[in-house]
Amino acid sequence: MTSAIEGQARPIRLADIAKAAGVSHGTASNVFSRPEVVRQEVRERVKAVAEAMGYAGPDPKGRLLRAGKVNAIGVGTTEPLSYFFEDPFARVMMAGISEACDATGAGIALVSAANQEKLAWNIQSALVDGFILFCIEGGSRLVELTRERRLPFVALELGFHDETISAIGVDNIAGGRLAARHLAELGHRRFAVLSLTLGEDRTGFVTPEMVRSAVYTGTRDRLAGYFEELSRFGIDTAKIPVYETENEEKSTRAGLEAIFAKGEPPTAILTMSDRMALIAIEWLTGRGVKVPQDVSIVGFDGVPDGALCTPPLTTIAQPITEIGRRAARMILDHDGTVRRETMGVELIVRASTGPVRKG
Amino acid sequence: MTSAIEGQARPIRLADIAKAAGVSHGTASNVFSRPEVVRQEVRERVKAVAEAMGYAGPDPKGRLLRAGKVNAIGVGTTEPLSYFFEDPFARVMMAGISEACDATGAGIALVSAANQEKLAWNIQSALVDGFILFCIEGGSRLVELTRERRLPFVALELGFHDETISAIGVDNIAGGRLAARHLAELGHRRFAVLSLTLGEDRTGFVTPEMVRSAVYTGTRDRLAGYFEELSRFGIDTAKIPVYETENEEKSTRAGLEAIFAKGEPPTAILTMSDRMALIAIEWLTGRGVKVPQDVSIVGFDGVPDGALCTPPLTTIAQPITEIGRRAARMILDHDGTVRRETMGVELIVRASTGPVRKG
DNA sequence: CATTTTTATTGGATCGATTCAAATTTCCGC
DNA sequence: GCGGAAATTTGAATCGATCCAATAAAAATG
Repeated sequence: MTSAIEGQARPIRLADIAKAAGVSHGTASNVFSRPEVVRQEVRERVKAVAEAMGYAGPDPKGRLLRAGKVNAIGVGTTEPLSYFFEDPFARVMMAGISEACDATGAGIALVSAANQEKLAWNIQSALVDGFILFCIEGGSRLVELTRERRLPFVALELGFHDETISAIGVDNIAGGRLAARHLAELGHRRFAVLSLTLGEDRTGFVTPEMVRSAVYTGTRDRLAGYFEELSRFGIDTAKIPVYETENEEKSTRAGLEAIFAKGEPPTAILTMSDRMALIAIEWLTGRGVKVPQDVSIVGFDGVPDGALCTPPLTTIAQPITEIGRRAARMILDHDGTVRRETMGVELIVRASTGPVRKG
Repeated sequence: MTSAIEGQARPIRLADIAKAAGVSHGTASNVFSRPEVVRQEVRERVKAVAEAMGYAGPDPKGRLLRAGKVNAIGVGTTEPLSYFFEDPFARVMMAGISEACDATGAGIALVSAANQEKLAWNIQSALVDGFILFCIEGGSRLVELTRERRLPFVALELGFHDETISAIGVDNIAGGRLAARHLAELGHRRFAVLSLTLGEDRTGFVTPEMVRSAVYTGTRDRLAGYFEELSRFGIDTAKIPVYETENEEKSTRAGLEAIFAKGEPPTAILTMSDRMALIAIEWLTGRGVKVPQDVSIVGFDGVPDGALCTPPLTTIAQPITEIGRRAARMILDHDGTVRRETMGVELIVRASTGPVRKG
């Protein structure tokens, strides 16, 4: 058997099989990809030769180039890869994307990189038919890099003034209003806001001008929603402390400390993510502050974890899975048009909010 | 500008740029992939032309074919894609894999399919340099399909007698023994086992012969570990009901019902996954049976959820993240050898086990 | 200024398949 | 046994890049 020796040397190509079986490459190719057009006798002979020579089947690398389509969608983020498996929001979103991909048989390629150079390279060399972008912080760079690939892509956030890119997001103003109204109706009058960032690389208390010139319009809109609704209840929104923070533990805690270091503590906190809300609950509980008896907290997102924590979280739920499904379908049935979809949100009342304490 | 019109018509290739800039395609290629060998003046001219024509950069599809390497590893399973984002065990494993991939800049492609035909196709056409296989049920088919691709791959389970395939798994016998000894030392004498399947497509009570002829050696070894240790305590293992079930809610519940329908109920249940253990706790609690006062439960896996549930789960922890890291590295630094690694496990005592109730 | 050395550029070969119009073979009916 | 339709097979072209030996141009050397 020479096959073993040759097999070691160099992978066998379709052309090798064709030659060995005495047929043209065209026929050899057909044996694998369109067997019905090949005469049975020939088909079996070629297959036997392939088997004997240890042929691994048509190499997708070659097929791909010819076909043009990869049949996979890339999901990009500037977070490390593990983000997709650890972050609750990302996981629910990915489940939605998975569903759409499963239905059409498309694959998923995860694209990410901590440092900027690798990110660029990873986006440039990803073998995909389109991208879905998780735009958290640093999103605009991700968008720019992806735009250069000239493949269809969808941003999972409407927080971009740029109307030329496809995006799916939620009605942030409505969400903000729902949250604020809920608390106001429970009698709360002293608020604080734990906000997501308004632009790149800054945390700390926010001034009204900063809000007006916000780069991330998603954050700005939620704030707008909060303020609009609270004004209706006669609350002076200018006095509400708004602390902008990253969506992680350290800076969220810093925000809480800053807020509670100020004069009169709030009886209700509006947070812009469930993650922050959960961190806040833990922080407060750890200091003996009771949620919701002393302080009510509303989250934003509606991740499953919110239902399981103690106390279960009142939150503004996004249709995360549905957003994922739609994003994937936008790429899979891409028709060249720019689409911007706004999804509705829903107030889910659980136990992290309650009536303001009398007296 | 004709570029807009042409851009619509057909994607621009490197060759188009070369012609337009009046250089050879070799030089044009160098401008993008090895800019340092091209004279600055030429480089800038070519780049300007590329920009003007709306060139998206070298297409990875073409590059790939030449380079041979994809720089991505495929992770395969017979579960739907959402498994990767929803199952706690898979998620921790993926975090480990992600870590290794992040470190080398490799990408991750998720490969799965509910039905067998699509699975075959997805594996055959996945653009990856190697595979990591989640071998739960139906694993052997997955392994066979992957073997045909003749790419390096690692099975995440040693539960295959086949010594010719690389695999990473845990010391199942030791794990079984740790779990059993812990319970026996707490005074338990009446046991039941919720087992993973011993072969394909069967659930229900298991006889000793079935254990001996088990296809899935992982399951068999855990059982062996249980029995070995319990025998040392003078327990008649032949009388212990062993119910084999899928690792999901419905059949696990069926197992519990069958076990508690039998004569004397157990005071301790050995389960082969945390998932099952969690389901068991919920099932028991729902029927007013207290864990661990009435029944003690030990899991297997050591997923994070186990620490968060009520009561927190006593379990045999696998080094899941480390297994993931190693598996990824096996593919990334593949040297053609078959590797089989066995990792140690650890007993983590939490609150789902307690001393047997007196009387 | 001729000659060697260094630096840039060229263009053909290659990666591994698929496609399709044209050529060939087989099959039928008469 | 022949003409024409139907079924197979062929082989060149293509997909979009990279690589590399050969060549040309520029710079350094004597």
